[in-house]
Amino acid sequence: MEPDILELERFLPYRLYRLADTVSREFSRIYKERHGLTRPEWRTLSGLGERGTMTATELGEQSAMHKTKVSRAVAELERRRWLTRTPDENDRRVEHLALTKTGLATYREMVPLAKAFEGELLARLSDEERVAIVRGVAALEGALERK
Amino acid sequence: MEPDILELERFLPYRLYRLADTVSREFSRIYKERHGLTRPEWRTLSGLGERGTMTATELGEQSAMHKTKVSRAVAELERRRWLTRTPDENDRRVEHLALTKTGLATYREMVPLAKAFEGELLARLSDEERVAIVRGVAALEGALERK
DNA sequence: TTTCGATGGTTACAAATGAAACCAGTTTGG
DNA sequence: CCAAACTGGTTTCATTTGTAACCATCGAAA
Repeated sequence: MEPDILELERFLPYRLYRLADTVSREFSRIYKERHGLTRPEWRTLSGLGERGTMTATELGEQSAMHKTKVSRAVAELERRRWLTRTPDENDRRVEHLALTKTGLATYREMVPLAKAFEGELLARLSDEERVAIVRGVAALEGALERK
Repeated sequence: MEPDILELERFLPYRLYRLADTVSREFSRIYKERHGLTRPEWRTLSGLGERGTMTATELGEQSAMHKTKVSRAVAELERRRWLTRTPDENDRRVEHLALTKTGLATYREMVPLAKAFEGELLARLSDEERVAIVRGVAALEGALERK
């Protein structure tokens, strides 16, 4: 364990990134192959499916996306007629976004697939390992938030 | 807990990605601000600093990068004269990469910063939480490998 | 009210990325 | 020996991304 050497394999930021990248890449096949969605588009669909109605800003907060990603994802889903925008009564800068029937149908089709994916991933771990990853992730999330 | 709803906040692929993204973004400030490096460039520097000499293919495996990323990162570090290529004796397709004195000096400068970053992140967790994240990440890595 | 700083959201531009084609050079099988 | 398949690595092209500038609109303060 040389002090002046960094072992990438043990370096947490690297391991986290590689892990997330691998998982996300595999999962993305589900929405990419089936519907040609990008990740921001999937998150938009997912966020609106879950919450019903949100503004672009709220969507960005809920799904950790930069406003430009949100803007472009929303534009594309609108083009597909999977969502609609309704202008806010009081503030004309704001639009309320909601899924259309078609968008909602797609969302409903994806949810079980997403859950199955997560389930199969976790199924490969032991009970203690499952507890560990969930606990550890939550702890890091907390640490970063209150930073 | 509606069965036909996916809660993004609890969905492991999303949480992992967001976590890795946040951590990686913060860490990247260290090498971006100091030396204007991209992530692939940083990983190349780090990989060669750790191992001494590698081919581009080995580097890609060690640091989980697509070959095009490796190619471009190597080209840039070579341009800065932080690494050199030595043609292989037996196989003329292969080049052995190694850091120059300057490259190595930069690497040595970065190592303590990287370790400090990781240390400060982990320091915000309790002992059990630290164990949990390390254990959980290792478990998921294993699960994905043997898939 | 007018002005000025924030805020919601879009757009323009440059840089980073991924897929696939590509160019050696190398190995294998006939 | 030679063609075909393969491998290490680079390049091209289209897509995605991030930053910053931008265009409304809004709210607060003068």
